[in-house]
Amino acid sequence: MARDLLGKVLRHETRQGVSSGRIVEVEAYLGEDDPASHAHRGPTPRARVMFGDGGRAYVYLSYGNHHCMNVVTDRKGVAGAVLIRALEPLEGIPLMRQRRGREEAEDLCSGPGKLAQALGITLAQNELDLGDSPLTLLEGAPPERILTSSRIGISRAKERPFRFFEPGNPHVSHVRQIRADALAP
DNA sequence: GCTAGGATGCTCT
DNA sequence: GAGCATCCTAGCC
Repeated sequence: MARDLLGKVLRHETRQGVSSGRIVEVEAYLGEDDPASHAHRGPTPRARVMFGDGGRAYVYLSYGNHHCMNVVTDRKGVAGAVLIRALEPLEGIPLMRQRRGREEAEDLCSGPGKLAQALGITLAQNELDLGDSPLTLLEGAPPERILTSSRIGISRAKERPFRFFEPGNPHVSHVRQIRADALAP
């Protein structure tokens, strides 16, 4: 499902306006058997949404400063979510610049905390139904190629190849690490 | 160009 | 009370 999300469009309607972007980088987080997943300790209050219906948003606060947004997967009785790590900005770029306090297009949505800020996603959007709410997922142009790497910024289960991205897209985060992964055997 | 380190607050033990 | 699924800046080369 993480691969299938690449190319789709995440769109948020707020009072300030509409902003959207095409998904170019994701990471998969499994359930109780994935020590890097917030779901691995079971359905705690925070992780509860990952044990419910698929197609909803799981938003959490990271390092006290940044929000990160996931799409909950729909595997019967099994927790899981896909972290949206980077977008290619489409609609509402001036609004994104305003929210981010940055001008460069590559600095608007090239990381999970950045894109949440650019689209105005906060804990208020946690558990929203992505098919029927101001925060939606739409069809988009799928990537021609997909590369895989290990996940970024985690301390456990580092070796699992659960990160997927569109190679060459300038909005993908951690470009330096991508090169290193691409060279690895 | 790259690296190190601080900000910051929720979550779970 | 420890541990983060991060971002930004300053400082150095």
